[in-house]
Amino acid sequence: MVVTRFAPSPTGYLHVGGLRTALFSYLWARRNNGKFLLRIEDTDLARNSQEAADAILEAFEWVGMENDGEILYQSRRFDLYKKYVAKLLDEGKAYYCYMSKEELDTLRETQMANKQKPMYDNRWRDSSETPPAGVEPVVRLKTPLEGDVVVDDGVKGKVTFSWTEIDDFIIARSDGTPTYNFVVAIDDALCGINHVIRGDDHLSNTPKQIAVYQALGFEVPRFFHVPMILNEEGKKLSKRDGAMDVMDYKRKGYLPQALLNFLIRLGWSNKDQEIFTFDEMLAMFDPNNINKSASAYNLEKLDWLNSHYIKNTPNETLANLLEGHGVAITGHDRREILLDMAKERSKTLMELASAIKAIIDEPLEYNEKDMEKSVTPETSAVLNDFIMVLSDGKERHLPSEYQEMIDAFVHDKGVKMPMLGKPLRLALFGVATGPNLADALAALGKETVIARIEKFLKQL
RNA sequence: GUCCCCAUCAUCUAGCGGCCAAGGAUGCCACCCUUUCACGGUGGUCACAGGGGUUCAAAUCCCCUUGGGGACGCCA
Repeated sequence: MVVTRFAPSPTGYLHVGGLRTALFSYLWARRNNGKFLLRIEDTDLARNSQEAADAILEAFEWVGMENDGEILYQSRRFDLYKKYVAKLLDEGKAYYCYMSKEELDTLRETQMANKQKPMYDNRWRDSSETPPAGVEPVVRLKTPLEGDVVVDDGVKGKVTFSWTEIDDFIIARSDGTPTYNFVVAIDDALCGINHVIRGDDHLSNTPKQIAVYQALGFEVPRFFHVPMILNEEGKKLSKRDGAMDVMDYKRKGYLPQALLNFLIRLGWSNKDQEIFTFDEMLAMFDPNNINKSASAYNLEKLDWLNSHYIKNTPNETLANLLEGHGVAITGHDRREILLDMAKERSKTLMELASAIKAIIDEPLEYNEKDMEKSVTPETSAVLNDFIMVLSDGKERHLPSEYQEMIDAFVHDKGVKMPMLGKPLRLALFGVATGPNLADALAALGKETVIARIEKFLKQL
């Protein structure tokens, strides 16, 4: 059985890059009828917060990815980790180190100055020296002193490191709390996680974790190190690039499916396919064909995907979503007409909301440039005639009925369509561009249309 | 600095030794559709980082250079 996990540390919101690795892990587990676990890596008590953990969970809920089983909080498992530290100490596979932070800093500086890789020098590894008084020691793991480790990675292939590059790293801080590289291996092993899909910034930590697996006699899982996502300039993603928080995309009016579709195509592909339904992702995703190289994201493609999904979302669903963007639409028929015309031209729910508002809300002013270009000496007469026809007593509700009326009007009065269309749009929307007139007329209804035209006429 | 990873259009990518004078998508440009703006349709623009090998044949394999990125924490 395939068991994967996503293990964020609760120091902030859920990052889009994090969402992608979570998606990969989720898909792979589900595709294999396995399990997808969630674990909160909060061993560093000083930096974590429950709010951050909740924010991450909220993002998962929004995109609709459900984890299996209980969510594991590492901060609640300290007793367990301590037992393993004690065990390793007992077996002579780990040891106390009394070196101070200051001493360590000095050591690193010297090494850097000598063009060496900064590493702990093993001075307490087999020391018989008497420990200095008053120093709370850290616990370090004895890593192999020679030979190679190879990480057989599902995306990078076989990556070889020399053990001489891996120092005896700290597994327990002087306050007794365990560190990341230690607990990550323990929890992955204990939870039966056998496929670890994570960012490739963890690749060089992997030997350390393998050392833990080996020291504790655990089976090493299969690793998949996914390349980073870069910003639009191809540089490392940072807060300055904006919209790193998954929930920002919700706020900006993106649909979760669009975001997921966008993310899955970053670093992974299935031939030339661009659009993936969730079921297709489930059926096709395989971490073994994740790309090796980093990818820069471009929002224009996200916009394209989002507009695609908006067009294919039922109006009822859209109407509900729109309430979160300050637009309430009443009436079934009216909703259908409004949304049918507006969804074709909107890239985000925010745009959809403003497109609808632009129709529903009475214009407060008329665009000057459009007035100059579109208002002619005949305008007033044409619009008055139009009001007359609108008031002819015939019942009209459907866009098609209004279309017939417009066609007949243009024909009977012998005017060119733009002669009517441009000023009519100005009267209705305040600008000379906008949706199809028949649709707008049907959505607004006779009374509103006449009122807006009359108001417009007064200003001519 | 040391170690590790990566390298096809502006961007996401297809390609896994011959089918590639490199395909798709986004963007951009043009045209068509059209009562405007969009949508849609059609076409165009744009790439194998450089240099050496290997081979009858290389975008595909190997090496070097260059350029990116990551790790080197009592953060994760």
